[in-house]
Amino acid sequence: MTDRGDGTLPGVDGGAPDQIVLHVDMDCFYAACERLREPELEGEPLVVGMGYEPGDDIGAVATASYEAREHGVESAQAISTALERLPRKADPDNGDPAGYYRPVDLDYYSEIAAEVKAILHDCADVVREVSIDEAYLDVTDRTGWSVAEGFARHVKNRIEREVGVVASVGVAPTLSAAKVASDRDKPDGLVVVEPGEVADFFAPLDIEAVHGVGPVTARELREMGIETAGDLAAADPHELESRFGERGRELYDRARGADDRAVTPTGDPKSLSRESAFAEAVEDADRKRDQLRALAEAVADRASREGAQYRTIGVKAVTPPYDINTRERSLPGPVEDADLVEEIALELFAEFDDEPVRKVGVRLSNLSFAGGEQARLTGWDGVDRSGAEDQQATVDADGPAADAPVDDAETATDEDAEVQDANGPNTAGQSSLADF
DNA sequence: TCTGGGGTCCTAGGACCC
DNA sequence: TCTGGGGTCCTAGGACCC
Repeated sequence: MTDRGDGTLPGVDGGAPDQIVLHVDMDCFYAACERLREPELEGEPLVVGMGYEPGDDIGAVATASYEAREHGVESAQAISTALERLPRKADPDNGDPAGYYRPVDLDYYSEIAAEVKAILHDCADVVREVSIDEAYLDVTDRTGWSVAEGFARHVKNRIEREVGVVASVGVAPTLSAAKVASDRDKPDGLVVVEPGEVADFFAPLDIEAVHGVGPVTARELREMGIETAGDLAAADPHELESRFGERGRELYDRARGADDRAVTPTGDPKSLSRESAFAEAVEDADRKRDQLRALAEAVADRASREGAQYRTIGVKAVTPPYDINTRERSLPGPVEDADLVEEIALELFAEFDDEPVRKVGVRLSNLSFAGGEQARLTGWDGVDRSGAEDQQATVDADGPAADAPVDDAETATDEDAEVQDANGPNTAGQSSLADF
């Protein structure tokens, strides 16, 4: 069975017929937000840390401003390392190389992001929000190649003028090229790659600049003598395929400019999770279980705020040195039951009760949403619908029965969508955009 | 890069079904 | 009664992304 997607189009540039894609990527977004409310931080080295509290030295760098990067501070670095390279300004003792440190405040950043996203939805027919600071826009019907740069500049300017943060924008006929283009001239970049130029645009780039090539794949590719995207485009696709599976084929296609994906609107999330790390590995069972309970409650709460039911509950235990273990269990049908989440999470975690653990997590997946899940394939009106639909009670609707006499020694209990839920569900308007 | 928190998608083996 | 082929679901892990 040859499904059309595979070998048939040889290295032809371009994606869907004459698509014009914008990729909008906010520069140092967390730092930019901090500067919005603390304008004195403008121009100063600024580090935003997660898992970080003011004054301490644990956690990791979420975002470093360009001024901070000059001192060797990098994303994902331990805060302790960052502090060695760039001491805190707050200490009067610290002289020249010194910077400001702030903890991540996602609620605030989400408010700013919502303002940006509103502009994006205003500028495009289809918007796919990829993360809090990044989105793809299909602007095919809003502009043309001869004026695409001006259109992109208009989007950029609106964001800067109306919100006060700076974005880098890439314009291209494919998603993969637009993504890379937005990255080429950061910060404050604007790069246009026209149809027919995609392969040439990719060719000189280091292999790791290609979206989807991480450290592991890059090392393997280099061992094969593939250093640049151009090398990748010239490689033997069958060898790539046998080495990397389907992904190998995909990377090969991307490097040649072949990417026929369309911009599809942001859909419902596939999973929700909460996790947290200990300062050092913990052996005490009670401490771990307490943490797990808190995470179970938090993630169940989030699910109910979002109107999500879940059929699979999972836990994560990171054991030294850094082994990631996951366990999960699926239920006969979707539920919304915080107590059950906690109960199952504790059961699944039991095998780690006596082991040292650095990090624990709880995850809900196999989600279903009250609004029905057809949305993405039906006509799309371009309006953000994320929070608006108030949840109506009945959820099952199209549930495929599933009531067959499941033995259910343990689970089951209440597998219907009972909507009692003590806490007011409220759905305060803002929660709608808080999650991308 | 000894490691934070939140996600996505793919792979592979086993169970189970026809 | 040890033997086909195909499909789906479940679980665990891995790579990658921001």
